[in-house]
Amino acid sequence: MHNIKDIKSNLEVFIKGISKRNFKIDENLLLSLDNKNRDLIQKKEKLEQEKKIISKGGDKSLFEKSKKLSSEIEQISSEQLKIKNELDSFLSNIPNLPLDDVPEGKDESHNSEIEKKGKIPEFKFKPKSHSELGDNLKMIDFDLATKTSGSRFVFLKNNLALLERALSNFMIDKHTNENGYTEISPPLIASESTMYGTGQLPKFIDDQFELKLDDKAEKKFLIPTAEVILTNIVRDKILNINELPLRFVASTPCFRKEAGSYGKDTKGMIRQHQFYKVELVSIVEIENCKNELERMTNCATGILDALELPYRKVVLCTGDMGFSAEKTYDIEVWIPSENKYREISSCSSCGSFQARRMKARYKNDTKQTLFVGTLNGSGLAVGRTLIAILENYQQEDGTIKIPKVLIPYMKNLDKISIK
RNA sequence: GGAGAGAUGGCUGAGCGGUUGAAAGCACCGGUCUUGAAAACCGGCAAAGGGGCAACUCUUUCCUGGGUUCGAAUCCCAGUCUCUCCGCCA
Repeated sequence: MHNIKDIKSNLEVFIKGISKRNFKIDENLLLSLDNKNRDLIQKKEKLEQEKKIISKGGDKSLFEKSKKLSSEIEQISSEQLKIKNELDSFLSNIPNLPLDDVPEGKDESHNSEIEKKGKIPEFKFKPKSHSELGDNLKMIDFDLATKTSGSRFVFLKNNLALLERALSNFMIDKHTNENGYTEISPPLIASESTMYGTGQLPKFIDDQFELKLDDKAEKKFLIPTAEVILTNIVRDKILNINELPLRFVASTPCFRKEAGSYGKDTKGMIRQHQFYKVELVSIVEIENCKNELERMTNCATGILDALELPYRKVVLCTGDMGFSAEKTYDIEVWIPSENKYREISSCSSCGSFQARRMKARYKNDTKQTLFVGTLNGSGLAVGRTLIAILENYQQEDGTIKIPKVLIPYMKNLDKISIK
């Protein structure tokens, strides 16, 4: 969420910035809401002061007047609150401003590739898709998932279930041992205010699985990504500067409705309602966001390097970035059956955008209270990594070679084959 | 599920109708002392919002939302969360 003061102090730059994201605001409405708000605050405070003086003075003859003041204050307050809410909902629906070095563009076609790594495998045969491979191995079962749960779910069985678990473990070990992240096993259900903090709400409620509890209780949601929970660890906190940076990693299932993507990626397990993802979250001093984003992205690509999977790194253009992001790198892994790269990780710096929503702050050297910077990235999406391994490591006989680094995590198997 | 207890600043914790934005301790920061450090002593130390070029000043905030009162951290109601005991159960 943006700060109205910052917006006003440089309105033109702000409007230009968000217009890069194809976002327009009614600036007159915004300014008039702000004016009304401040006007009402001043009126209210004047009356409050008057009232305070009376009640401290103890002059009984003025008590009647004080009563009158109370009702006036109440009236102005409720009016002010209404305006304030309007203002807040206006502001909380505006996306983050892109950093200057983010390429401008409308959609994903304007993203720009900045690095390509790894050798694309050459097959002497026509490479099969992961679903075909898994089906042949009898280790992927979509029909069964349809029966038990519906579309966009999957059963992994046997050594592919093991592979999924191995991947999670391998990634977490690497991030904790080599990259300085602290492992977290978080709740998979988030409260409404938590979802608001990272920007999933109010705008993207349709993408979330909402849980039906008691009618009275606060709404709860299945997390769409561990980012939500991990980032909210610092909500409503004022951290000491020497506690930063904080780096968290968690492997969790993620739940997404994928509303609006009907008919897209319906085959295979590219796009599921539920999938495992190893998530990285960093909480840093605000001026360190840029460096941390590079660092985090390298942690993510480090996994692909270790797994010897070919990938490319892309910087998202202004039109393709997520709501809360100021800059995003996507990492795309090579998918042989589709003959193209597919997203396997997305690393974003959110600057202080989420921190303002969450009231996550720190005191710097000069005792100033500042909003922290938050970053999140997948390190990596486990389901898609599994797909990439199946397809890139497939052999002509339908077996799957296991990447060297994973063998210890796979009961020392060096390939997956029908028993 | 049954019975109790509680929620106060970065933390611990006092206050239970007015001079309390809130004692005290710890932590933290500055100073004195010291060759240096520690100890001791002195001083400082909440956040958000409004007004002001600024010095500064005003308002709000003691879990949340209502209520009583001229006045609420303190009383009443509802909710959320935490803890203890009993029951049940991965």
